[in-house]
Amino acid sequence: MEEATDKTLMQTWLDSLQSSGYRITGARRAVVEVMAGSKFICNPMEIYLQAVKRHPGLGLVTVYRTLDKLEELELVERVHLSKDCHSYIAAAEGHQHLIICTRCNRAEHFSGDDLSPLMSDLGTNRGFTVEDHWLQLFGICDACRQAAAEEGK
Amino acid sequence: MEEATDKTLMQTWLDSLQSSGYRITGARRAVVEVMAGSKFICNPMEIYLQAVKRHPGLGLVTVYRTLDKLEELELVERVHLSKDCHSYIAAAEGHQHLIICTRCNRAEHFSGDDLSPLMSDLGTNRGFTVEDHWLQLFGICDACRQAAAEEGK
DNA sequence: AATGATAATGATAATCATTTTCAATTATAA
DNA sequence: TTATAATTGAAAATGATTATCATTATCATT
Repeated sequence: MEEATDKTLMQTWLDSLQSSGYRITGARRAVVEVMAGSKFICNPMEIYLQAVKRHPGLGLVTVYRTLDKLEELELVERVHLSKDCHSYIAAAEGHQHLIICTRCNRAEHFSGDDLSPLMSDLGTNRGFTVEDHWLQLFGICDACRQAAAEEGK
Repeated sequence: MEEATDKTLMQTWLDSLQSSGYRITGARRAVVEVMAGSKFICNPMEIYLQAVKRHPGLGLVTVYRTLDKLEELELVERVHLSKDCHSYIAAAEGHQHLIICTRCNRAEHFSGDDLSPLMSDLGTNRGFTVEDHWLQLFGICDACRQAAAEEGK
């Protein structure tokens, strides 16, 4: 579940926080490092458990507060699952969709810009003026499929 | 926000509850009547406020419990919005998608069976085996568009 | 219609994730 | 280095949901 940290993305996020008037603190660094480096969706407690290793003394409350700011700056986005609706992932540029592995929670963005006309049509047929659409795919990622195949042998 | 009750659907739900071994009570009747008759997504408190008119003395707790059973029987389904993830709507037959009016919360189902191959492709391109997809459209319904046009005059 | 086993109810208390409060600490500009 | 204002973490508060439990109501059986 550990990921190599993407230094560049992390620095981008810190710059974004700073240029919005927020201060850079150890606590925020730790949360940013976890979120910018993760390919997996994670909830506040999971983020806290990762981040507190990097910044001992970190409080769960600060994780919530930092997530609020990162969400406000559109650096992270909330992910909705059928049960848990309080997980987060690094946001994508512009309007993208998510595909989520139901085994390991890995998530990847993909753009479906070509879907917009189709979505408009689907709405128009029902008398709706479509303003937005929300699409998520669920499945098994490569790594999990291979792991399952190994076990099956 | 009030709707004429669809007697037939309501009876279907009551039959379904009964044939699953659940008893038919006044409290359940009231919740079923509200949910089976509503074209709008609604959360437990909204359901309670409607249902308590039909069954005075109804407790909010019973609304939660009844919703659990209706969800278990796939008669209602949970609706996820960006903020509120605890609203419900009468379920559709089979795999369908929702289009939701962002003004009045009216929701309609539509089938997008023809979308499945597209979804699979989108996933395969990223090394995922797609098992399921979620699609929701957001927009303005006919009624709200006309109401807005009236006001604009 | 009456009975009785037991499912269901509603009031209350408990739980748990999230928010708020607040005094102490820390980042940043001057 | 200093001033100041944002940030922090601990603790308390909040609010939605769930569990408990004595009472009530349903419904198959009589």
